[in-house]
Amino acid sequence: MSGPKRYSELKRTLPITGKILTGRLRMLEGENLILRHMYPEIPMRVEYALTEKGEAMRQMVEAFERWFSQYIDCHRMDDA
Amino acid sequence: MSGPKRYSELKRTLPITGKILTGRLRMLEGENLILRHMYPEIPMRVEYALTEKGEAMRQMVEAFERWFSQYIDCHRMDDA
DNA sequence: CTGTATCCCATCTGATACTG
DNA sequence: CAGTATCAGATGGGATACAG
Repeated sequence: MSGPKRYSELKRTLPITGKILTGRLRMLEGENLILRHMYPEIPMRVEYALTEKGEAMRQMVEAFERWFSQYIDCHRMDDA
Repeated sequence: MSGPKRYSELKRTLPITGKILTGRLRMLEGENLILRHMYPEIPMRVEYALTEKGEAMRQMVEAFERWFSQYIDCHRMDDA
């Protein structure tokens, strides 16, 4: 939600393998939540950006973040 | 989110089997999102109600419902 | 009524190697 | 860099039968 992201940046940031990441990106693309932009440079560059439909999820995400920060203690994820 | 629910009511309402429903209820209970109340009547009655932590998810759910009704056409779920 | 136990198949996921 | 191919293990889910 903080702007377009490159494949490699997502891969570095997220705790999933390349195969899973690619699968998720394809799903999100299929649901029209993100758009894939390929730049035929060398080396190749691919960026993923939210569509309007994806951007519209921001309110949901923010509501989740409020709930999360209030009820989930990151230093003690084991407790409920 | 519309009040306590009996096991049988959830089972009738939701498109999942009893095994899965029980599993989900146990997970939610483990995360302290719902509370299980058993009434030792005959026949037995069990109700599940949201905790405060669960109730606090209401804003998230409402944000989701707004997003959903705006971007997802239930009569054409196949399109993205 | 509210579950549990068992069997079985589909899907998800990770690790690894490879490609344009 | 941005993936794809392949294999194997883990997990999810349904159907059915049974139990307190």
